[in-house]
Amino acid sequence: MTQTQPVPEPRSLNFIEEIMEADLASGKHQGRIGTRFPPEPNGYLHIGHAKSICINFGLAQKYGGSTNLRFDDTNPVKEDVEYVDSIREDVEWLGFRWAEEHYASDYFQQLYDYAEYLIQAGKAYVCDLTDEETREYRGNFHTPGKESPYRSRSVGENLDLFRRMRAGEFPDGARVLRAKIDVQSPNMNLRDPLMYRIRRVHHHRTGDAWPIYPMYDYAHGVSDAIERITHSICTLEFEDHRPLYDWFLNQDVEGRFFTRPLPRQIEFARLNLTHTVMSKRRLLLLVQEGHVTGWNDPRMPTICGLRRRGYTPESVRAFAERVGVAKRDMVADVSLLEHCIREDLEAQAPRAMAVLRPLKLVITNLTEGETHWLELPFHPEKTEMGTRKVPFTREIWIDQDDFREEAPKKWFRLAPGAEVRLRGAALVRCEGLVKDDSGQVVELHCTWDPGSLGGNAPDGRKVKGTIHWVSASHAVPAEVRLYEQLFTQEDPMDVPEGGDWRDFINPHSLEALTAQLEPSLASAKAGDRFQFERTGYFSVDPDSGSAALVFNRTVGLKDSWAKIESKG
RNA sequence: UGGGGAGUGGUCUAAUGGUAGGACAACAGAUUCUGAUUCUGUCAGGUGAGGGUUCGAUUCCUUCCUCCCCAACCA
Repeated sequence: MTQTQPVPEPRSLNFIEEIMEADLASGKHQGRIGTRFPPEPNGYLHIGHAKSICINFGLAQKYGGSTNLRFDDTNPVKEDVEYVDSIREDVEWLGFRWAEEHYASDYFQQLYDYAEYLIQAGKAYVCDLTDEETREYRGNFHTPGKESPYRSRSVGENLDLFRRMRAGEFPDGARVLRAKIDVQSPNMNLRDPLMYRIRRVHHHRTGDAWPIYPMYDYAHGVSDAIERITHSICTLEFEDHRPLYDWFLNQDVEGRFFTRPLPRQIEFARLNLTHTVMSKRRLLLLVQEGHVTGWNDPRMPTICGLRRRGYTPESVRAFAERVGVAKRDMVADVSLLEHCIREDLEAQAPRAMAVLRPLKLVITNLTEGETHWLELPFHPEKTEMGTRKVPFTREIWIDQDDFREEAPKKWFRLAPGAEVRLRGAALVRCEGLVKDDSGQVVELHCTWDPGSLGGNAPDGRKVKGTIHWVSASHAVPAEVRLYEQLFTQEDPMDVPEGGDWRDFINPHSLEALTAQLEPSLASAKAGDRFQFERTGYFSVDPDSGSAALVFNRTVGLKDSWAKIESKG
């Protein structure tokens, strides 16, 4: 027999890989690839950043290069150390290690020196216009800008003024340093952009050493060049900043500041996800207005939220890989993310039984006090994962969802007169039920077939349904949090006139239940992941104490019965 | 109305002048001690529209249309 070898079709290259491979082939950077992930420490990372992280680190890894983590901390009024720790943690959790950790603030002196150089070259000037005046002079899409009256200051005066700005002689906002490019440019970014502003605020790294702070467009490219980044990957909205990125670096005509070849900025489409919002501002509003419990609420698309929800780093990386890299605006379907975590957990997660909405079931012909200890596998296919002991007794809990007093058609589960298998245990038939005063079914009376202990009938008869259960006397109560999409609408930003995106917040995005768990789960630790058979994947919330276990539902199992039923 | 980008099934993404392919979703069936998983099959786009070049166009040219980004001393 000849084995047909599955030919692994190599994935075609995305446009960034094509650029990198071309550069590698031409020897542009002596065959070196250097990228960086440049978060501003002013918020928590979300899954959109995860995509960027995977691209930057993943590509460098693929081509034997390295990636730096660089905090873009040029605006101390918005930034805080609180965020740098969480950012580090999130990148590491995703499974990436940076070659070097830097801060744009590490380069403040070099940035300053280069700025003086630009002034001396007549490429930058100190401008005294107020911010409103500056805006006015800049013009708009329809009208070209006007030159600032300060544009023609002498080099000597500019240098003197800039040094005094640096010395802290002027109040906040009194003057700025501007690049002298072209106030009439159709590209607004080139209309003499600001390089420095005066801000006498404490910086989380440099303290009070600097009363002036560089702007992003100036600092970013220079930082890249200093670190000898080869490919500076960012999102689409920076596309028309690229001429400016190049301009700043190209002014080093004598090559005194930067090693050539200079880094190249490449833009890709940021990730959007259905049923959620992604902007820092809106995420912050969700937190501030109490729609969620915090940045790491399991419903948030933040990395810490996904982590707490029970997502694995592998699944997030797989997702980033599958959504691809391109330049068209895109909105990925959450179902793809869910597919990725199910795929990972299906293979990894040990199985256990947990009854989410308990309904008492009494096996009338099973002797009270009689306990059958069953040994059930942690994984149906992976025997190497071992087994756990599960007690089977007269009184058990089953899920309310698994009983119907009046069985609809195609109902495989329990109903009066129906026989089902208790997973891993035995066959039981429903012989009677007990209702409370309101008519609610509160207890089921069943008989079991003792010959079916272990799960199969001695006469080989088949039952269509298998349900999960937990011995009542051994059950461990726990809080279980069921999550749904945070927004009911695919695109929460698609609001009708007079509406608000918050109108689409799903009122049922969190449902907390007291569940009954099989005893093997009692020793579960924060972060442990399980498949609760027939219901979904769950992980232990860090809120869990030894006294009270808390589980988060990461994602439900696919539910084809729900589909059948919803179709009638 | 200036400038910069982008248009391929419901959603992502390939095909770089030669049969429009894959993933997710959806649908149908088989297997199953999880209505899960797995497996099989189906579905659906003639590539935003028109024109042109070509034996042949998603790919080249052209006109048009639609969508996104830019007028912070934010990044």
